[in-house]
Amino acid sequence: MQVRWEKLARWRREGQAYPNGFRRDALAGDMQRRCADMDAAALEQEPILARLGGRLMSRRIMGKASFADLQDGSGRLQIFLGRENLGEGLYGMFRDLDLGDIIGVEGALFRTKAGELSLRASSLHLLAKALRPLPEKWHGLNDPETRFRQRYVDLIVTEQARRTFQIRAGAIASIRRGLLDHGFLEVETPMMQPIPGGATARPFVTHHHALDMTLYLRIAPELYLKRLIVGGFEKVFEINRNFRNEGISTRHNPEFTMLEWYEAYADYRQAMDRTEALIRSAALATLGTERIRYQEQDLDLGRPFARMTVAEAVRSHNPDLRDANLRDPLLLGEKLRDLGVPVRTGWGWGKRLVEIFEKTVETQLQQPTFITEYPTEVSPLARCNDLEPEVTDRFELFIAGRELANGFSELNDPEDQARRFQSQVLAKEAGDEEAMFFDSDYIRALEYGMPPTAGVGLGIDRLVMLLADQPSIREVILFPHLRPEQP
RNA sequence: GGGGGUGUAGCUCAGUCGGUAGAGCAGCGGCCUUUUAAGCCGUGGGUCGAGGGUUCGAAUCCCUCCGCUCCCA
Repeated sequence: MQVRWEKLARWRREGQAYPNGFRRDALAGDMQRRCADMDAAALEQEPILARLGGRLMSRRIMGKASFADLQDGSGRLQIFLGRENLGEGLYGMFRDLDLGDIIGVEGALFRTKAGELSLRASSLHLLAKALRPLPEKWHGLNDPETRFRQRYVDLIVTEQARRTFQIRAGAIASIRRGLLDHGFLEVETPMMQPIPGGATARPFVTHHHALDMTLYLRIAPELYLKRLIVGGFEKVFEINRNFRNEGISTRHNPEFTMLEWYEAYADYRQAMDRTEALIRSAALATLGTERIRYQEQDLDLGRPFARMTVAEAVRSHNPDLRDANLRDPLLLGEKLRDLGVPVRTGWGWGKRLVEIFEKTVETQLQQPTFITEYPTEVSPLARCNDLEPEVTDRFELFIAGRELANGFSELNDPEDQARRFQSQVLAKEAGDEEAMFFDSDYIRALEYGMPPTAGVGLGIDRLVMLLADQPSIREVILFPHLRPEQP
């Protein structure tokens, strides 16, 4: 590194060390594509000139001539540098470059004896010095901490990382297009909320000085989006960050990206159909196929997703409960004890059943599966089933053993909603830090009348994990949360 | 919070039974005009995560702490 600083100092003495005059007129990846079918003779007959800018990634120096690999945002191209073409001065300058330097080259394309498309450099410019060495050219960067902390280095050397974030952008674009095409309006609602609502989770707390008030980073946009439904925007969606002050794991980051959409005059069944369609087209748009491979497992997003109720799922994965009464709190409590899950006071049959589901079924759901009929007890914002008010018209979608989406027919009865908030407040007073607050303005909004509506929340990061075949959420977030670096 | 793994050169990693700290890549010097993980010769580079202990002697054994990581709660 010392040597690189000395080289930079020399560049500064000799003139412009960070020139800004070089303009490129081609990209490496474009050239590869354009010349894919041209052999050596074709390139000689019809010379293609190109000016490329990019990073010097590797070099093979053979005395009076050298090969180098240039990487830009589109891909890589091999460069041939001969003393004959460049002259003594520029060739000497090339030999003085370091891996990682940002350079500009111009020349004509040709094919080498080995058939590789290459650019015969006729001139060369150093555009920016790399003062720090790149990681090892073959093994790349392996230490996960460094990869996340210095994502810029990871992106330089890890092809898979670049690909992952391209898939991410493609999936989001596909979903946005899909919703816009169906007449949805994209909106932005508050990230800082006086009452954090829309989910059961522990919020981050902050303080607004001028107003001298406590504000919470949102855990979900749900209640604001439904206020917009009341307002007459009948199809809305938002793709943005949620914040939850909870543990960090391969599936959880304190801030994560959530898609939520709401559609008036629809119910949870149509919401399931739309969920399925959006995921399918995101896979097609990014991977070109509906049959994907996730962590050694084949998943088929093309077939209609399976649908079963919570109770059905629990029965089929727990033979001992096949004929049991799944609304008997005592029986469910015994099962939980067998599973080693401590039963907290206040848990009714619904909460107990969902705990059993999470413990025994969730990770088993590899192929896409909608689970429906969530107990009302654990669904404080969902509409009760008309025939069976103990359960709600709600679903969650599981793929590869992970929850990907959650949706329901919205509860639009203000009296019922007020009662549900009330029982959440009781749970909070009993010590449940994740329980909801009572949001009286939201009740007021419902009192103006909200049409029957279906809504869905879909975890974007988890969808990207699936599409990009990544085992950890930190692989799909550019700058995942880390402890501050030690001095 | 509990358990496992791990921390050695810029990067990727070896390091045996406790006995002078190693390789490859990257760097530096030299040779080399069709290489593509180029090759060959030479060469510099270390707070072995930190602190303590055992020992004639510790990267290695013991203790404490810290970081990272995976699994579980």
